[in-house]
Amino acid sequence: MYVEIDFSSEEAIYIQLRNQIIFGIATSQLQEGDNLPSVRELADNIGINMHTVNKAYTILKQDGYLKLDRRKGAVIAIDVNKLKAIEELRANLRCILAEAICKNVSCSEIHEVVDQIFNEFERG
Amino acid sequence: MYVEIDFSSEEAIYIQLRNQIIFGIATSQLQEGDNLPSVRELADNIGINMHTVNKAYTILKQDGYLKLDRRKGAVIAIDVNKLKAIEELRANLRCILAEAICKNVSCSEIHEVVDQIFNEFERG
DNA sequence: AAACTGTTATACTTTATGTATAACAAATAT
DNA sequence: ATATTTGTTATACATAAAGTATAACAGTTT
Repeated sequence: MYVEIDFSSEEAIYIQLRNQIIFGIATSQLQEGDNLPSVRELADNIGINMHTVNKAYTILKQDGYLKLDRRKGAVIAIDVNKLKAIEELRANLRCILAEAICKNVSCSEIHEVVDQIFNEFERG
Repeated sequence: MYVEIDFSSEEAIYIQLRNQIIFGIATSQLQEGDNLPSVRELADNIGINMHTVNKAYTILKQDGYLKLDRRKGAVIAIDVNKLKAIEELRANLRCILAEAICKNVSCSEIHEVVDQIFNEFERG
């Protein structure tokens, strides 16, 4: 899996990294049990500091996407808490849909975009 | 419309303020042509600095939710650019749906949440 | 023993956020 | 006319967040 960081972005590097790994999982490029590079290797690879990678990994661990093991390094391990996931989804969607509604985007148009994104992810 | 700021939140005050005004518009509590309090008045009201309110208003203006007039102050004025709105929606949804998909939330479950939120907004 | 894991600690720079005063220009109200 | 109120801009400061840079520790693997 390739990681691309936009250094001119306002989004923090560790957030970009976190999101790209989540994208990798959503598109099945990363699967349960897969190893990620070590914090030092990935930091070197991208050209950033080890602590920035470590921060991304730590957050991914807290959010239930990774397990960090001294033996195996960072391993994809999804902790599926569906109720919690749906409540987080709801909170995030509220903000985004509010903006869309202000701009007169209809409910069916939103559903359409949701389906399109879903298809993107399924194709990888 | 009431504004409630959570000072212990990690979310910047001007972002919280921006979002609450967008929520107000989405729920029709704020409508085209309505006046918002002046930057100084609202700042005093909430108990924050004038510049923080000004930053929120400036962003809302840039994003096409407000017009700022020396005569009338801050007035709700939606600049509906639907294509742009849908592309922004798509970009935002990608991140959020990726997380949901990782947690095995199904497409129909997402649609369900979308409908629920839509109904919330319509009822005000 | 050597090299590699995540992890933690410390120190520093840069940027973002929020506050505090102050002033300007245009519009409104008295 | 004068005073007040509007958004707007500028400057300065304090605090927090983000990122970098070394260094070290404790297990694991080779």
